[in-house]
Amino acid sequence: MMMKMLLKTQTLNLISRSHPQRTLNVNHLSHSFALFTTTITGNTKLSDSPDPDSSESPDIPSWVTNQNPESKPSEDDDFVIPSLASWVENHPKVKRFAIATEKPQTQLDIFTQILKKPYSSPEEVVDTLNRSSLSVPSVSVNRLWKRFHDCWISAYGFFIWAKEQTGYNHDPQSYSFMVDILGKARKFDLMFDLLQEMNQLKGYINLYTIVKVMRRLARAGRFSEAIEVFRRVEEYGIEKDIMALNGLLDALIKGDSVEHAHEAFLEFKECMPLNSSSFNTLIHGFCKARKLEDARKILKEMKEYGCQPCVVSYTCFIEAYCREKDFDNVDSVLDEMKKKGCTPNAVTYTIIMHARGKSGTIGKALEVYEMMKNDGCLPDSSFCSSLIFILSKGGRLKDADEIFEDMKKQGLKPTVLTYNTMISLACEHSLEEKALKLLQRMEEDSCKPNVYTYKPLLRMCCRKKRMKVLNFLLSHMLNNDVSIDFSTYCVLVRGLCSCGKPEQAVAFFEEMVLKGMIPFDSLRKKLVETLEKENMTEAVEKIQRLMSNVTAE
DNA sequence: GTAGGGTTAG
Repeated sequence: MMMKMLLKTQTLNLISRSHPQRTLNVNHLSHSFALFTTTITGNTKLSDSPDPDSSESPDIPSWVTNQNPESKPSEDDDFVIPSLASWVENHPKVKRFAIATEKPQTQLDIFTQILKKPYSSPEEVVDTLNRSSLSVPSVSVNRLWKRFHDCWISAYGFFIWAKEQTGYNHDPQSYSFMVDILGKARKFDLMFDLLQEMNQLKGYINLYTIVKVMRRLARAGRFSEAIEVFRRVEEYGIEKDIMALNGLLDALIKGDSVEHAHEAFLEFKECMPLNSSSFNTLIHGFCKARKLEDARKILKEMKEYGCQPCVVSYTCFIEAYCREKDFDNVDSVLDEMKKKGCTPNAVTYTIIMHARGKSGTIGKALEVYEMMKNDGCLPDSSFCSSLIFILSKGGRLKDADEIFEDMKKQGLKPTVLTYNTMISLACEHSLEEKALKLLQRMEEDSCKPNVYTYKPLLRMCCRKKRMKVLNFLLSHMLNNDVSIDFSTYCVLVRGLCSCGKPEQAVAFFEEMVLKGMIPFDSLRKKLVETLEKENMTEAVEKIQRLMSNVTAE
């Protein structure tokens, strides 16, 4: 009862203190405070409530509520839910995707089909392309880099082949993409060769290229080499300035070595004037590594140097305390900030609200939102995504939906993170129609999906045995230049094993191995067990051959 | 790209 009263008061406060413009309308969010109180008592059920728009969208099936009990899973489970299958088939967008995958029509499709095949070396790709009598596609090269960013053999083979074609030269952006692809695949010798080649072309290397190189090296744990690139940065025609140093520090910290970042800082700090980013980057690094004493030392040094600590500096400390669930110290930092006239911003509040929500106290999380409004700080899209996430994790799907719908009204554009949050939550609760409609809205909003958009959808399709939708999603991914990553392959292989599609599971497993990914042993076991159960001896042998090649390398 | 991203089902 006490809790109810508290929440009631809190909700009313949230409503009365809301900003007139661009703030979330919490009143609208919950219709009334009733929702907040009913959820706390557990009376609000998660349900795929009838969508108010559904009557206006005849092309969206009512297959959640309108399932035909007689439509038992057939041999071809593409038609488990006939209305869904027909929606997917007849949807104009799906038709377009289907055409794109069945009959290659554009140059991009033709190249994609060729490059998708497994190759053992870039030379093999070059040979294949040489025999094809194709010419370099005029406009889609950038999309090819995106599609094959984690498939260095295909990308590099195409790169070499295209370079050899008369009348074609790669632009600096293509070189930069290729450098990054090689770095990601840890083909550092090739990456450095290409960097040399760019250097000879004059004007092809910019700071962005160098930062990418340092970042890839640092990610691979090659910290000294990353520092060496910075040391010799002028040989690449790049100024050894504070921008470059900050890039190095950030790369080393993203590669999880604040120690190397600190070493580099000590080595180069006398060579150029520092700025607050240099200090903040180091503070962040030490906070991330849970070395708060070191972070405090940098803060002190920052002041002595004449740089005023700012909202970013303090937010790093707040994040560190949030990670420890030390909310007393979070409050102390907030007080200190306010005393110094440094106003917390949406990032600061997002971090605190998220941490409060994750530690299971939604009431406290909403108090943060209230505090934020009192301080005159406006929520942004990332803040809303976090709020949606926190509310949904607490079982308040309807409130989360309201926040999502309110964003646009408040002039906030949902980002890919917002959509991913919404889609993944819909998928978790098996709200299939809702999840697919969100994907559709994303397209209408021109919001580019990423691999995290598709992963929960694909998982849900496997769980619910929606093969037609699965294929639709795979085409959709391809069309949006989103390639399947390691963990998504795992989801697909595991999911397809579980839903009685061993052939497809084998195909994806093979594809991931040929892309150079090394699957977990548990995944291989699951696949082999499934195949043995189905007496698919040849497939088992194929998997074993595939894996013996991997371990032999 | 100075700080906010909620992986992997069983």
